[in-house]
Amino acid sequence: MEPLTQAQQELYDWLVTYIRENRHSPSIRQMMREMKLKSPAPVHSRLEHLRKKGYIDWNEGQARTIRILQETQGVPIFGAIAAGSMVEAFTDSVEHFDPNAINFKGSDFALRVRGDSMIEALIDDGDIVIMRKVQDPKRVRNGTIVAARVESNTTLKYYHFDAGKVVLKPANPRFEPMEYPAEEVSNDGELIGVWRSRGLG
Amino acid sequence: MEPLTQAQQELYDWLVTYIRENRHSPSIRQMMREMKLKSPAPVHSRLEHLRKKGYIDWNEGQARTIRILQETQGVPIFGAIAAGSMVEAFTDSVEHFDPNAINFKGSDFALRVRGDSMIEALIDDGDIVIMRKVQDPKRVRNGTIVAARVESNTTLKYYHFDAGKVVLKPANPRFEPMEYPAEEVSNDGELIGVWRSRGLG
DNA sequence: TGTAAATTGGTACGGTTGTTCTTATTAGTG
DNA sequence: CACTAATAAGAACAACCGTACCAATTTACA
Repeated sequence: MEPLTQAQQELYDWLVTYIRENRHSPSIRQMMREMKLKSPAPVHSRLEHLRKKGYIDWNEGQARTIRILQETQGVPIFGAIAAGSMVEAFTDSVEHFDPNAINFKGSDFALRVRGDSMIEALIDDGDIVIMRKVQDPKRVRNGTIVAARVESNTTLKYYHFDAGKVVLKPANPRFEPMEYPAEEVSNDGELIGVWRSRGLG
Repeated sequence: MEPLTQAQQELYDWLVTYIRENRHSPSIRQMMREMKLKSPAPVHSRLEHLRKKGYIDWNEGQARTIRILQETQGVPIFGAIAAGSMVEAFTDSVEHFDPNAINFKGSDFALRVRGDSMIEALIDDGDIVIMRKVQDPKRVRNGTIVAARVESNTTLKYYHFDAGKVVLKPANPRFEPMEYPAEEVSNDGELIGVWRSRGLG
């Protein structure tokens, strides 16, 4: 993707945010005020450049029809990063992490985690876990992380089933596994994703 | 939700589809043609009813700013879940985890993690870390997780700065902290989010 | 340092667009 | 059937808005 000048980048960034927040494009004079310009011409000029470089498009002559192209409204993945030793570098070719393209089903749901009993499964207090509803509780494999309900209390644990008994196992040595007759435990969902945010909404 | 008349429903259905496909609202005269009407007035009337009943809203006087309300993108958050002991249950009231609404800046980027040197920071091999470009490297606080570059090799580590030296500290006892003169290290970004997917795209 | 590209301000034109008003017709409801 | 709400057509207004043109200035870059 062709790089942007500072002025173009400034407009583009604001545009992406505005459209995401307002669900419609601003008008050129709105952008003019926002960029602290005194004429619509420079905005139009920036927009032409953004279009020529493939960042946006709009319906000629129609008000507020700017679209952000790059259908991935997500975040570019620059490559792999070493968390072991220093071996890998940024690459140019760009994969994309697109939060919007994640294949959530309509019945998926999320829970905010309280407590640290799953800390060794790398799930922290405050994380949001994405759960998928379990169709057939009998087909949940042992070792899966599930939202298990016992008497209307729900908890996030490793799931183990054996001989009519269900063991709910925390990932923290400070907590003990708990064992129940299978009929007392219902699986509300199994874990399909974890989102942790630091300094974001 | 208050029911719609046939004419209102017809317009609403078309509107939802159009906005989803075109990423912007149509103009009233567009809707007029589509509804095979010969005046903008009846469209305006239908829109007023749709707004009164809570289906849509728009910015008065501004072109093409109609928003579809009550469409829930993303995944509902049913409440908090205990990862400690079993205390909290599902709630009815629904917060929303909307991956699309996360406030990414245009300059944010992502990296796929290789290796487990950050395992104790709950960042696993294969995770995707979302990074935000560092404006002023001097204002990065010690203890922040950063993507640090040393001689075109990039690595994910805790950042510590003291007396002209930068210490890059892994979160894994099997690895040793590394120390460099500050001028040899550049901060490509600091961590703002982590996404881990299990059995998803 | 010199040249092209980008940015900016100013102004203006004309189509687009939301809105309003009036009047007439149709649909919904008891 | 009677009455109200909704729908429709037509016309018109004023603000909104994309676009174009010109000249001046700044920035990018070789």
